[in-house]
Amino acid sequence: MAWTDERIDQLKTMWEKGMTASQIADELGGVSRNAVIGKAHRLGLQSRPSPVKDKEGKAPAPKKAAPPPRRAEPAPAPVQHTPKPAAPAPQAAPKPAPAPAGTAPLAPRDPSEPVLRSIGPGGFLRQGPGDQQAPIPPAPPRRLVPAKPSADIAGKTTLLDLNDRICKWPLGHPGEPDFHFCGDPVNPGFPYCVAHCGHAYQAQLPRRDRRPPPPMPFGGPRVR
DNA sequence: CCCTGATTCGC
DNA sequence: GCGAATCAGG
Repeated sequence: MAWTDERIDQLKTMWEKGMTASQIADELGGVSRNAVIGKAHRLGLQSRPSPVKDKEGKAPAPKKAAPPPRRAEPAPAPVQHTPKPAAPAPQAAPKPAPAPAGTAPLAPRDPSEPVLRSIGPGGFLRQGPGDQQAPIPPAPPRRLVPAKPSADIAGKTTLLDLNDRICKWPLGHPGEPDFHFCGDPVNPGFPYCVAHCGHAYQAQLPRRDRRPPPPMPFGGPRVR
């Protein structure tokens, strides 16, 4: 079975809908679950909750050691028949002594220990598992006030002032503090005022009368 | 064992 | 580019 545009589309839709690869393969027919997964990845679809792969930043408690190469790899250096080293080191990190009987079963957290918690969208702290009350937002709410425009462009036509009735001819260069736009009333039907239309639109001359273009002002367009 | 998705790699 | 084989967690 070939991956026609139509079948690819079905795959995308079903995948994004949350169907499992098996279901999709079943629905499409003629392909295996693996084929569906392989295709999905090749299409760039990806990162659906996988049972085996979504761990990151969690307590690294590897049950098994580092994953060995699955395919035959160059064999490790031949092991000499040396005497086996001693048994692995004992306790790497001794646990703190258990709380003495009588203290609260739910031991309060050591304040000196930094608390790791995730940051939600917008920078808000997320509720931790043991938290009894909502964490305090990082910054107290304040009224948001528009930033004061730079004095350099006071009274000038900025990007935000542009509309279809004023001349959009740029004066200065983007990024410069006094960059602004002409702002005069437009020549009706054009984006510029009459004067700047004269710059923007030139009569088409007969080919033989064309002059080579004059050098650009200020040494030409800026290159960063 | 079943399921899942991820990954590798010969074709 | 394709997908079987394989891995690894639930």
